[in-house]
Amino acid sequence: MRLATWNVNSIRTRVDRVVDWLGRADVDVLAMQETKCTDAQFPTMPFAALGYEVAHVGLNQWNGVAIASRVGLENIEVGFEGQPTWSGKPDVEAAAEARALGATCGGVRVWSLYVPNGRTLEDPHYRYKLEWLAALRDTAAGWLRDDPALPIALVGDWNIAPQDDDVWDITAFEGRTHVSEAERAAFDAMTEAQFTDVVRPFTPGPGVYTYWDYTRLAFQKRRGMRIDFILGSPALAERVTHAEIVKDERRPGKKGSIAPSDHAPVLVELADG
DNA sequence: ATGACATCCTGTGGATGA
Repeated sequence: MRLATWNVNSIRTRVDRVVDWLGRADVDVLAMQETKCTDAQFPTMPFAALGYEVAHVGLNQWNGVAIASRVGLENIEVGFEGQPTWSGKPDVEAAAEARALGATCGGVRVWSLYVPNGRTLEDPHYRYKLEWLAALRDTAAGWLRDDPALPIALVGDWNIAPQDDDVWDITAFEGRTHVSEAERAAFDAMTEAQFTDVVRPFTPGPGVYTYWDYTRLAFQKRRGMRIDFILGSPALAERVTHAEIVKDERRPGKKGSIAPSDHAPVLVELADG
């Protein structure tokens, strides 16, 4: 099975590009983040035409996560147990955002995750990010307690660069989110809970990234960040035969073609379970 | 660089991203 994750930065803008890649890359399951649309707005038809079922949760123009699968899509779960809530405004009641979606595809429990950005170290959103990661760790650890042999893939945009080599220049990130000790500890806690990065062994750094800022010619200058990850439970990790970051999909296209997302897809191949 | 770029909205500038 070929399983991928991709922060698409608006599915309505990029759907043709995404489904084109699905076909070319022979992907069985694709987790998407930042679809930036409601469920009603999600363009399911192009996926269906290629034989993919789609599950999506999107409440408004922000966030939004989806899973497209051509190997089954069962037990769809919107949000994880204990997922922290958020409200951007004092007069709006806090609610769970569209940042987590689970489904079982071809026997693998897949979670499409869009971890909160954090904004700045002083922002309430940063506290929310850390709480979100802690809750995810606790809940995911529970899944493995219930069934240690379950193949689980926690995939998506983690908005954390776990190592200094995961950003183009660590000195440019001093005092900023994505590289703080607390965020890295939260990411490492996933590993301690037995969910390991199954892509890094196939794509060692330095200079290996999954995201490049749209501004300042970041891609051309090789100024990126490794922030999109596929974490696997032990039963998932032992089946990984190949992994890659599909940097080609971040490359600026020809004139007239659909512009790339600022993230590249991350892909793993799994042996039959 | 309160910047640049890109995406969204019952838009025409603000929120969000990292």
